[in-house]
Amino acid sequence: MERPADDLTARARIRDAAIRLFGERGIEGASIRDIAAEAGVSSGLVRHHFGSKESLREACDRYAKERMLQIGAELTQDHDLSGLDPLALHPVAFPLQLYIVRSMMDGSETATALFLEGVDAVEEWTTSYGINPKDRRGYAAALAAIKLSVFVFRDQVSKALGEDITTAAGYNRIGQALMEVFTIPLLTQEQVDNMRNQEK
Amino acid sequence: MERPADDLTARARIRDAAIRLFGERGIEGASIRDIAAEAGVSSGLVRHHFGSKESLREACDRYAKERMLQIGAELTQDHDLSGLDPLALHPVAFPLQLYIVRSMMDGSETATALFLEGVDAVEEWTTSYGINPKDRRGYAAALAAIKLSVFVFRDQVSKALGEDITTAAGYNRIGQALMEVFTIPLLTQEQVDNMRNQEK
DNA sequence: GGCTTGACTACACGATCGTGTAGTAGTTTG
DNA sequence: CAAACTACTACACGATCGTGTAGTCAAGCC
Repeated sequence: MERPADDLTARARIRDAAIRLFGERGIEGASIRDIAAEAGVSSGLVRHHFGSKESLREACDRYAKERMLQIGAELTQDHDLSGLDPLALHPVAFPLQLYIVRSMMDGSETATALFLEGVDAVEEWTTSYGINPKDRRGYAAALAAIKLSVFVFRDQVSKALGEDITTAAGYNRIGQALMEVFTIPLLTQEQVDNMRNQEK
Repeated sequence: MERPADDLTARARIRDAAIRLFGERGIEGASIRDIAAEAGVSSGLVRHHFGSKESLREACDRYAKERMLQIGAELTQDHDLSGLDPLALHPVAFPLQLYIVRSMMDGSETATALFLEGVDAVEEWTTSYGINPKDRRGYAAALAAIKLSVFVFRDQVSKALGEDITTAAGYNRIGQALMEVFTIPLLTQEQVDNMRNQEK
């Protein structure tokens, strides 16, 4: 695929613009003409390079997935809590995360596959760290969804905090808060069991 | 506003269809013609009753908010853990939640206000339950986002579990799993502090 | 009876969308 | 040098969108 050295070409600019606009406005909300304007090219060139809007989306999916795995690999070298540290560093990852989340919601197979791989990773992580929930798969799926939640509701969270979480400062703040959720047990296992029986 | 007795009118059917389609496909993804067809009326009638698509959306916002608060009030009578029990019962609430989440993501003020009210509620709840995070506001915002995350990623979670979480059974399963996240501390406060220093 | 009013439909409008076609400029290749 | 190829633009197409207009039909009121 493209090497980083080629990353100033029109094709790369179009792809980056697509990831940014798709992520912000959703797939349907960003037109090819918008993307072309954002990239500073004609709309025909988008078609020339990517064929169709759907193909452009698939190309963005592949690129975003590749980059995220790349960034994830870098993080695991630095930290040992990578499975739980979704918000660590790398502001580069933010637009990628936004795009992937949007792509998931619009039913992309590649993005969904990335989610499933994340669930698998969390599942293995719980095993190796001696965490034994009653429903390990469900637990892993819930954690995977939680990891992405602040990206989805970035505007709402920013408004609640009075601080833009897309900036480095706000990014760290909500990241810390999310970590804190995992440090304070809010319920005992007994309470959960009671609730389960109650609902049945 | 409308009483439940009037709820079989064409106006109510349009509103329900709009909430369902908006929730599933997003605001831009559901056209007025689609909604009209789903409600079994002409597209002109949608305009007759609601004026414009934006007005229809606002009407849906108001109705969904009202209904959710209503359902929330009923839940607090039955349970005492309502602040943490987003998935309890009421399958009626599911399409409403989906709609509200979509409306939030598309920048609705009413839906965002509902989120902020939720953050306030969680914040008060932590205080009264003696939970004292370092960043109470951030903690509450993170919890509020988490509460909604499984709705956003319902398709992905369902695929990961091999079980449709829009059904009662899957609904309960992921709900229990989400509860378990709050019972098992994954990190110590010390670890979080170390991470914070490391990132600064 | 006539007359208003509200629910409802059919149809046409301009705008915007994704896509298709034709063509230009510059580089490469034989 | 000519042919071929690539990057790129301009423009036109059909479809679909939200919206506007005109009109039908039935119920209620004078």
